[in-house]
Amino acid sequence: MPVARPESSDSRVIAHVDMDCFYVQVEQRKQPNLRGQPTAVVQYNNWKGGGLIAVGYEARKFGVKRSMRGDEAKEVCPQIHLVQVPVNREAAERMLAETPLERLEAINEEALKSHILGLEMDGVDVKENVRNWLVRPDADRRDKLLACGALLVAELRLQVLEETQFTCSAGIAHNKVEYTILYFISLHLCPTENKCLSISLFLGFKQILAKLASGMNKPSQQTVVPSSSVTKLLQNFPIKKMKQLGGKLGTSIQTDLAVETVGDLLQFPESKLQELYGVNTGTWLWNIARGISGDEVEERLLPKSHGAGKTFPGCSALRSIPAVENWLKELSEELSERLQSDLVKNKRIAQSLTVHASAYKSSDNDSHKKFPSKSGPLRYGTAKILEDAILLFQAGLREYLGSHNLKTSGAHDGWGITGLSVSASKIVAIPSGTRSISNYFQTQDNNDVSAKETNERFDLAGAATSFHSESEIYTEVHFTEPDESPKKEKEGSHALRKCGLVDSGTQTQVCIDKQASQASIFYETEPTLARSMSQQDGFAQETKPSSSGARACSNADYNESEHSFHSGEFEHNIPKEPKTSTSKQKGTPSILKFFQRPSSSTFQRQEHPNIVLKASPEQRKSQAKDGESIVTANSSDLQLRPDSWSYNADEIDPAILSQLPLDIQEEVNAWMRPQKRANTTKKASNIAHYFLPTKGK
DNA sequence: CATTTTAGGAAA
DNA sequence: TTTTCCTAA
Repeated sequence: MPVARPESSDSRVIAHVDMDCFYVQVEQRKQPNLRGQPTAVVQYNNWKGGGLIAVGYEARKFGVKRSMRGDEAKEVCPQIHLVQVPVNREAAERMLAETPLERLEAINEEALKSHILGLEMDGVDVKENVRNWLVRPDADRRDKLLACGALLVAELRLQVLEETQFTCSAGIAHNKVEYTILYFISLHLCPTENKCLSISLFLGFKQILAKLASGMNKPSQQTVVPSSSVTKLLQNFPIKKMKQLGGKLGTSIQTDLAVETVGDLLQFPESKLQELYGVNTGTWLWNIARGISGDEVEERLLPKSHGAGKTFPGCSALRSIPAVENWLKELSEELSERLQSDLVKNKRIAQSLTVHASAYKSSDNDSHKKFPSKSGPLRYGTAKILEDAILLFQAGLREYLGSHNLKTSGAHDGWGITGLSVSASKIVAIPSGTRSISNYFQTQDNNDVSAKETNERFDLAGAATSFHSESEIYTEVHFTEPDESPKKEKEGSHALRKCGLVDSGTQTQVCIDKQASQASIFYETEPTLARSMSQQDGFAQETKPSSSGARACSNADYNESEHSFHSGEFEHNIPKEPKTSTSKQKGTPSILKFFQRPSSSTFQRQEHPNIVLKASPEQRKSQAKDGESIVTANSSDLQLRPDSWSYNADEIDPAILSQLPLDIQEEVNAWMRPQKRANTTKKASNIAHYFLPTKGK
C-alpha cells in the first residue's frame, strides 16, 4: 500500500522525462524507413503474432494497444509494421538455416583472415583456403555452424572497430565461447539494458504531478503544472490513471465510494478514507486527491535486483523435473551473466537468491494454487547459482505438493510449472579490499572442477581485482586467499542450509561491513575493451579451433521449448552515433551547465569524459526543428554520470579522505592512478559503454 | 490459465 | 528475515 509522506516545506521543481514508445524508437532508428509509419514492436513469442511491448503513436491512432497480440493489431491496423525483437544467441543457427553457405559469393575479407586451427596450409592462397573451408558443402553441421559464427563475428568486429576504433580478437568454438560472442552483443543490447538506459533518462518518476504531466502530452512535448492548475487538473482525472491506483486499490475505491475521478474524492474526509483503507493508505489517498505528495525523487540509477524468468503458458507447462532443471539452467546462466556484468561495471554484489515459480495441478481442478517462493544466500558462479536454484525449487515443490496432499517422488503426477524465475537481490556495493570480496567466491571441493568453472573463478577473481586496474585483468589475478576469519565455511557444505534445505551444521554468514560499504566511494572507469575474447592469438584476429580440437558441446537440449527462448528478445541495435564528440557544444546554448554539480568549477571537462553531459547532433537537430530547447542527454553520458554516488578522485576532499579507513584510502588512490593514465591516452567514444569489459572465455 | 518480463515497495 | 502481494512499464 502506498504510504503518505509529508510534503517538504521547500517548494520543489521536479521533472519527469519519459521516452516515447522507446522500443519503437529504437527500431525506427535502426530502420529509418519506419519513421512516420504505424509501428509496433513484438516480443519473440510467435503465438498469435507475438505480444506487443511498444506501440508507436501512428499506430495508436488506429486503436492499437500494448497488450494486444500482433494478430489483433493487424486487425485494427492492417498496414502496421510489426518489428520482432531480434534474438541473438542463436544467430549462427539461424544463419545456417537461412543461408546456404556454399552459395555465398561475397565473403567478408575479415572472415577470410580467420585462423582455422588444424587446417592445412599447403602453399596455396591462404584466404582462398579459408574461403573453401568456410563454404565447403560437405562440412558437417557443427563445422557449418562455426563457419556462420566466423562470418557473423567478422562483421561484429568490423562494426566494433568502426564505432569505437578499438580492435578486438575473438574465438569461435563449440563450447561456451560460441555464444559468448553473441552474449557480448546481448549483454549490452538486451532489453534490460535498454530499460536501464531509459531509466537513466528519468529525472524522477515518482512525483505524481510530474508523472501526470509527462503523460498528458505525448509524444515529444512537455507540460508544466502550476499549482494553481492542480485542482482543475485533477477534477476530472480518472482515479485509475493515478500512479498506484491502476490496480485493485483503484478499482475498490471506485466501487466502494462510487467515484470516478480524483475530484470526486475531495468530499471524503481523511478519517473516512483511513477507515476504509487503513491509516497510511487513507492519508496518502486524501493527499493525492489534492495533488500533495512528499515522495522524494529517487536518485538511484542502478537496479536493486536482477531477475530472469519465463512463463510456460498452456500446454507449454513444464511437467518434469529435468525440464524444470533445464530451464533453471538457462535462467541461472542469464542471471549469472547479469550479476557478472553488475559486478564488473558497478562493483556490486548480490547476496540473496530467490526462486519463484507458479504451478498448477491437474488432479485438483481447483487449479492454480500458489507455489511458494524460496530464497537463500547467493553464491557466485553459474554452476552454483543453478545448484542452489534447483534446491530452492525442490524445496518449493515439496511444500507445494505436500500442501496439496500429493505424493510425489518420481512420477510427475498431475503438476505442471507455468512460470519460473530466478532472481538476485540484496545488492550491496563491494566492500573495500579484495579480501572481503573473496569471501563471496569461496570455492568448494574442486577435485572435478570443469574447465568452465575454472574459467569462472578466474573471471571472478579477475573482476575482484579489476577495479584496481581495468586494463590489467589478466595480469593481476589473485585466487581466493585462505581466510583466517571464522566466517569461512567448511568446504563442501552448502550455503543453503540457512533456509533448511540442507541439514544444518554451524551457521555461517558472510558479513559485509556496513560502515565500510557506506563509506565506499565509486567512480566509473572509462569504458574499455580491455578484455578481448581471445587471448590466444594476438591482436585483431579470430581464432577457431577445428571441430576435432573442440570440446564436445554438452547441451542436452531435451526441452521442447528450447528454441522459443534462449534468453529471448535481445535488442540488436548498434547505435550509429556520429563521431562528433568535438562539436558537442556547438549550436547549443548551454543550459547543460545547470546540470553539473556546483563544485564543478574545479574540474576539467576534457580530463573527465566520464562525467561529460552532452547532446548529440541528432538531438540538437530535433531541437532546432521543434523550435524548443529541450535538454536531452545522451543516455550513455547520463549513465556514466551518476553524480549522487560517484566522485571524481581529484574532487575528493583530502581531509575527508584521510578520515576514512586506511584500506579505503588505498583503494581510492589506486583508482586515481589508472584514470589519470587513461586520460592521457584515450578519449571515450560515444557508444563505448556498450563495450564495457565482459565475461570472456 | 496464452499479455511477458522485469523491478520496486510494503504488508503479512 | 522471508514470503506474499500489489503495482507499473
